[in-house]
Amino acid sequence: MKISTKGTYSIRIMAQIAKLDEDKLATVAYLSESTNISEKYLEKIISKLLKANLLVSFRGSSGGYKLFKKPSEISVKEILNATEGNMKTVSCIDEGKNCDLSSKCLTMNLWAGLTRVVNDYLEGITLEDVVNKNIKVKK
Amino acid sequence: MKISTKGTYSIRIMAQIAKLDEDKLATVAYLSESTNISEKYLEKIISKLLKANLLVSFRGSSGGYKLFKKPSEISVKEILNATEGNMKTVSCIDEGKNCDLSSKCLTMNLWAGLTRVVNDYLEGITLEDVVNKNIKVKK
DNA sequence: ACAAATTCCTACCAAAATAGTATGATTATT
DNA sequence: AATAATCATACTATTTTGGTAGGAATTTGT
Repeated sequence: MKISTKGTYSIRIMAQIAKLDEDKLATVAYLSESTNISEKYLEKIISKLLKANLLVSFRGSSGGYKLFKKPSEISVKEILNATEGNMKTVSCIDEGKNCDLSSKCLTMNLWAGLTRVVNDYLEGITLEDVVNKNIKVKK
Repeated sequence: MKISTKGTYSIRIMAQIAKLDEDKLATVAYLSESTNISEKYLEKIISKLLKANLLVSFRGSSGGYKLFKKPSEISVKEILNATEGNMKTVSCIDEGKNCDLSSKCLTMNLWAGLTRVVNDYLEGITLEDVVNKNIKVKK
């Protein structure tokens, strides 16, 4: 059960943009160099972040990207939802499509509970926390 | 970030065996019918459960499988570890192989924390809980 | 001794998801 | 008009996942 590189990249990209002054735009070239992700792959990830209204873009010369909201208002969960999909831990609990067997199913609550735990965690961490290295991991 | 079917199957299989009387052996044929997983695929999953000392096997006619420990002593985490791998949420925090950038890395603690949350949850649930439908999901 | 019922082993194959690249059109600035 | 940027579409390669096939090895029961 892994987060894909697209997911981890998306956090890195967002963090990199968040570190910039608010009035500066980040270009693909800049992001590619600073995050070590190829320009082309970056574009693809960024297009998802745009569609999810996490970034705003400005076209043309001297264009680029900036955050749509403040880092403190963007949760890690939102970012991952945009790039990884819905973050359900099994597909059979997607979108209320309870399978026919749900009454007999012994494992449904296990996966629902796991999904809950994951989403609660990711929802509680903001992009600001990431940039400020403000995440504690209990030992 | 999904649990693979191999992982979900492994829980189903273990639960099915746990429901049997302790002195009865479960055969592949029986498990295949009761869980609706093909015999061949079952064998493959079971071989992992055997290697992880979660099941014991008896060969030859009237052979089969039974649990190595009591359901109350088997955590869901153990089962998934056997079939899904180590349940780290990103590969770069595997086995202490901290990447070179770990001092600068903004996201390491995010993933370490997520991994922690997932593993704590799975460790706290036993096969007995699954069989008894004893898992509550808070609303 | 032999047939039957079972697990075990190795290799193979197919499909899906993931990761990444290529080309070029469009837009805005200078 | 040149330049610097995003945007759109399509393609390809790699890895992971899911699943199958065939037969060897082992034990039981007759």
